[in-house]
Amino acid sequence: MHAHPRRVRFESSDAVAPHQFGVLAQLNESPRTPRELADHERVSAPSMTRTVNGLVDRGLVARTDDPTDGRQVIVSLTGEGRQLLKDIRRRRDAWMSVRVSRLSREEQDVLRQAAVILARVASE
Amino acid sequence: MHAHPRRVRFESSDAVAPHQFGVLAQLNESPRTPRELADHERVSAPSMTRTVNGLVDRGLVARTDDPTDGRQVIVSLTGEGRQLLKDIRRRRDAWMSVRVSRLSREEQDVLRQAAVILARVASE
DNA sequence: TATTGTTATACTCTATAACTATA
DNA sequence: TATAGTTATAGAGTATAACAATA
Repeated sequence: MHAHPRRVRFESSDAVAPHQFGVLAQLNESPRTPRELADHERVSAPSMTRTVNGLVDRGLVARTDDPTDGRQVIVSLTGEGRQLLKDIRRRRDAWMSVRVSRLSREEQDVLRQAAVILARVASE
Repeated sequence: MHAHPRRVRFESSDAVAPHQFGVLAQLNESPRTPRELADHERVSAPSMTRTVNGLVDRGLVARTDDPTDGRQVIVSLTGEGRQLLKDIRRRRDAWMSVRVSRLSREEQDVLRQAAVILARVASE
């Protein structure tokens, strides 16, 4: 509480479970209500309450009251949560980059084209 | 217990969880010990005990004693388990076939090539 | 002693039902 | 009444530790 705030992040575990990562990624787009988070992740409201609680306890997200509707709360990323998401993505990208970089240019093109096709199929 | 045995299968739920499907698929290759199943699925031995119990309860697999090593047991598919696995795969293939069949010949080629590349990357 | 498998126990994520507060 | 969120409770998956039986 008195010195190197970055040490805290680097010393703590960066691990987040898949369902937590999904919430962080959503909140990186914009703040959301628990209802919106639950619908997007296709889990029940109580499950999302639990997930959000865990992220709040870790200081990665924060709850604030909706100023216009007293029933709702707004969940948003903290600076720490945003930084953690960024770190995780950087690490994942690095992991994949190494493997893709070993492929030939033609192979990389095939993967790029396949990604486009699969994205279209998945959205049907 | 007196007539249409197939009715039983068609009336019962075909749903199997992913970790159960993995075990059925392994056993379709050949019978295995719980130890082998656990190692392959990368779960602990007690978890595999539980999974096998569930499959035994549903009549999809059976335990038999190893004749040469009294410590080991052998888990194998029942006829019902083999048939269920076959049905699930047929349904999955049908689902994917419909989507792939809507693609052009070129797009299908791209996916085939990508699958080969990704399989190689994944096995590195 | 080492190995195989199970039982005991606990933690996490999931769900549905019931409850509170607000619209 | 309907909606948003939480709490209560239970089910299914995971794990580690401890145990029994056998090699």
